[in-house]
Amino acid sequence: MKILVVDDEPELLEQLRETLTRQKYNVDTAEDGKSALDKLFDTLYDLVILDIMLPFVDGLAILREIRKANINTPVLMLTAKGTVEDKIKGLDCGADDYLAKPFAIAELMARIRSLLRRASDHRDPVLTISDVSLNTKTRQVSKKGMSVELTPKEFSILEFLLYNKNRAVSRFTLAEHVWGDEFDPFTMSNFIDVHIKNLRRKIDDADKKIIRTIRGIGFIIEDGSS
Amino acid sequence: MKILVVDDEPELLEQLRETLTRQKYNVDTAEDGKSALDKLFDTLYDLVILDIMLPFVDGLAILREIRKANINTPVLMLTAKGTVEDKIKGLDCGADDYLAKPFAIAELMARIRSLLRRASDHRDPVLTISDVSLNTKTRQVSKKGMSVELTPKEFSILEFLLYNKNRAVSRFTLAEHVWGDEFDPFTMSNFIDVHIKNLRRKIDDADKKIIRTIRGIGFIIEDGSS
DNA sequence: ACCGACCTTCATAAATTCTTCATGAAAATG
DNA sequence: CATTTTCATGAAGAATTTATGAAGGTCGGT
Repeated sequence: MKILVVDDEPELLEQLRETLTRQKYNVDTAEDGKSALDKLFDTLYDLVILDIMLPFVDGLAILREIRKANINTPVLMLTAKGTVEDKIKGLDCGADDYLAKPFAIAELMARIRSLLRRASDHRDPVLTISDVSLNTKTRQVSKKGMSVELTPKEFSILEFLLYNKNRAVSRFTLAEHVWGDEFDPFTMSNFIDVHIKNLRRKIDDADKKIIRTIRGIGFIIEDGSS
Repeated sequence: MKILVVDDEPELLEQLRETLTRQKYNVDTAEDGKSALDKLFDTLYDLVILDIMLPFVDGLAILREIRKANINTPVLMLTAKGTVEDKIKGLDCGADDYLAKPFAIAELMARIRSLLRRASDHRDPVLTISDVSLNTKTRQVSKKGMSVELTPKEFSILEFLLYNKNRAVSRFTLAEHVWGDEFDPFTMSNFIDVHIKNLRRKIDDADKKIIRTIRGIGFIIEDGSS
């Protein structure tokens, strides 16, 4: 689950990043409206936490902008005070929830879970390809009915590839989603390939590859036809 | 057993929390309608104690809201006076019992027990995994037929893991359910691991682990297959 | 006030996972 | 076919996460 946090207070931002990361969310942050918009247009997030008070481009403007662009990611607004006006404006512009500052972190977390659940409630938690299945809720992976143990990174990679079944996924996109902000796009390292190798050892057959390499691009998981 | 108490009088709230906690219930509290609804949508409670008089969103509105959302948790209404009108309204909206303020704590406790009994009558009170069984009613735990003494926290942890058999439970979720409101999401402490260790010492075999660690996530209790 | 059971914190050990690196194989290039 | 680029892989050290023993703190009961 990928979350973008937009706020201009560095301490709060850091605090949120830490808490969210500890709960295994992939966290990106932005301190101003411009970079927030950049990231929102560039990446598919599952949730955005958006402060209404921002320098230059304020939260409402961002909200309007992304809704206009048909980005329907759930948005949780942070309002400086619990002014009714702000709340109404926010919900009018397409926010899904709001929370007045200052707030208890526990409450924010509850809201986040609630929003994410609402969004993913209708989704099947089980992703499948050939004889391999992955349950996003229980974090169980099995091959031919036998349970397979994946490490956290392996799990995230497989989940993302399955989520994009029949679509080629570049190493860069993969890294962005699995590693989030802490991914250094300039690294020459091949750690992704190493993880793919380890994943393959665990879920690939000898004869038929489940994860196929697309030379020059990245990887893909395809089912039968196509 | 997890109970949510919703009331806007802090003293009463504190008193109830204390009494209920002493009776080994896990207690959450809310002082207003909004946070009550948040918690109800976010967590599965076994019982809700709901004051009818609340600021902003009143008790009846909450009741209607959660029933509409198909949350069938038993609700015990607290009415300011024993007005027949309130009582009828409450029961109409789907309350399971009501009690007029002021009331004797002992009576409230009796009603709670009765409601919980009624609700769990159809449920098997005994949770089992391999040679370990836990009786949610009598709070007794046994291994290979021999009684095992667990501390309250250990009991709650095991109970929650058994309720979520075959599902990975994150440390965070576990903490939220066992510790409820008083859990600080910022703590770096590893007290959960310590409790898990102590639990394992009491119920694990040398050869086969009952509580399995899921690295990067938390813990899981699985039965044979899966 | 003391005791004992329980809970939490802390320091450190152990285990697992992640990343880097070196190298060889495979595919494209021309 | 020689050269370049890209991918696959094993192994090692770094980093992270979990396990554990012990100490200190809290709370109710005597």
